[in-house]
Order: sequence, then C-alpha cells, then structure tokens
Amino acid sequence: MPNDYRLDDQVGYKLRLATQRHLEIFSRHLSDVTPTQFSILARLYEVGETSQNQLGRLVAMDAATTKGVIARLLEKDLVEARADPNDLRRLQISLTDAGRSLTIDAIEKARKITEDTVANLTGRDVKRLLELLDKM
Amino acid sequence: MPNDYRLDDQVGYKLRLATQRHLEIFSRHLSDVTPTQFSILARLYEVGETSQNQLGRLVAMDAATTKGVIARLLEKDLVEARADPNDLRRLQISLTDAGRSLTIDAIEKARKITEDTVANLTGRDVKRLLELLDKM
DNA sequence: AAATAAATGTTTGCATACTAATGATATAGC
DNA sequence: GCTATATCATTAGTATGCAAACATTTATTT
Repeated sequence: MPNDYRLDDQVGYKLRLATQRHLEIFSRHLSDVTPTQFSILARLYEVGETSQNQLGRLVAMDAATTKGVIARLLEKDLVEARADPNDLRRLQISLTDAGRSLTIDAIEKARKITEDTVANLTGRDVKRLLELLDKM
Repeated sequence: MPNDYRLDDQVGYKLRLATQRHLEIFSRHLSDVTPTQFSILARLYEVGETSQNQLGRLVAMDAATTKGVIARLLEKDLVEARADPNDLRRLQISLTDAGRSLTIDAIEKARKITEDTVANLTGRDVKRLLELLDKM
C-alpha cells in the first residue's frame, strides 16, 4: 500500500508550484508578453537575425513550439520574418524596431521579476538554487 | 544597453528547463496520465471523495483548471462525479475502481520518476533543492 | 420572514504551449 | 545525376491556465 508517498515532497510537484508563482509575478510586471515569448525576444536581441529553428534551439524549444511563439510575436509586430534566399526552407527572424524597444524595456522589468521571484531567498540561496537546477 | 542580462542565469528560464526535463521523464514512465492528472489522482487517493473545487485547492489548481483535468479523467473512467444532495453547487469526485488501481500503480512509477529526475543530484542536494523551492 | 448582498462552486470561452506526424528543400554518398 | 538522409518548417490535435459568467448557498438588512 503506497501510504508513504507524499505528493507534496516530490520534485515535480514543487517545480510546478514554483513555476506557478513565477508566472504570476511575471504577468504582473510584464503583461505584454509571456515568459516564453520573452525568452525568444531576449535571445533574438542577443544574437540578431537567425532562422526560426535555430532560434528555437537557442532557447530550448521544439520547432513546433517555436513556430507558435513566433506567430504570436509576428501578430504583435514585435518580430519580422523573411525567407532566406540561400536556403528556401529557412525563415529568418529579426526584431522590429517596436520589438527592440519593447525588449530593452522588458529586460529591465525582467530583472525585477527575477528579484521578486527569489525575494524569500538569500543571495547564497539563489546561487545554490541555480546550481542545483543546472546540475539536475 | 542591457548587455549584461543573461537569460540563461534567470530562475524562470532554468525552471522551465528543469520542468521540461521532468515532463520528458514523466511521460516516458507513465504515458497514461499527465503530471497534473496524476497529482489529482494521488491526492484523491489520499483524501477520498471530495468536491471538485476542494480537490483543486488541495493540489494548488485553479477551479477552472481543475474542471478541465477532471473532465479528462472522467473520460478515461478513472474518476466519477455525483451531485452533492446537501449543496447543489457541489460536484463530489471520487476514484473509480480502475482509477484506484491505476493510481496505486502510478504511485510506484512516480517514485522512479522522481528518482530519475534527480539522478544527477546527491541525496543532500535533493533535500536542499526541495527546501529552496519551498522557501521560494 | 422576505429581500438584498456577499460568498462559494462550477462552467464556458479563449489564449498559450507542447507533441506527433507530414511536407518541402538541401546535402551527402554513390 | 540520383537516391538516401538530414534539416527546416508547418499542420492538427491535446493539455493547461486565466478571466468572466452563471448558479446556489449563506449572511445581512429591513
């Protein structure tokens, strides 16, 4: 009989709770884009124009997922897409001017988001948490 | 210029990666239900019949989200619902026989899932990680 | 005690993200 | 040059999450 199993003590469960909390904080500070969309924007800001697939890889997203996220960013006119003349399969993605300025602004807000998310932890704790998540 | 912002070092980003990894492991071991569905089942196993809303609260889910998860479990005949005669708003949820035996089985698999998820961490690390996630 | 107000439980509709399967173009090996 | 394989992107289907709406119960007021 599995009466010694504690759902509340499982990594997966706690991960969900932590993520939930983070999402809530995120949307409070930054309601224009989701965390997923933000990571695409931030990476794009970092690396400049890239193909859709490549971009997805740079933020650890499935090609299909990336497609959807990009589609939403296109609709908001934050990024633009053009066919790569050298490789007709590729779709080159880049920030629009609006996208760039929103991203710069969002990055500042993102600092605050991270800060709030780990508000209950000491600096040492945060470092450890990041290490452990990494190691995992 | 925000060129000192490192997406890869943000808690939110790392949380997403960790969750991703966990989901992958979960579905490999347990393809019948999702982690969300499992947590409902596990909790239901623990507490017996409860109202839909209450159940959601017990696993930290929105009422609307809970409704959706329960709907899928109903379709799979893992849980059953009946109206509470004392309070017509309430929907009492309980495990079916099939649900109960699947849950017992799933809990055993869940142990393995947790084990695999934290395979790269020492026992001490795991304890610390759980504490940090909690504290957060 | 009836009427109104507030709280609680559930449902609906919509947005986001993820997966598996498919189609299109490019590259490598023969 | 031709076939096989790999890469890039898309489509269709499912799951989760939130905001708003609706129904029933409980509390408050008259």
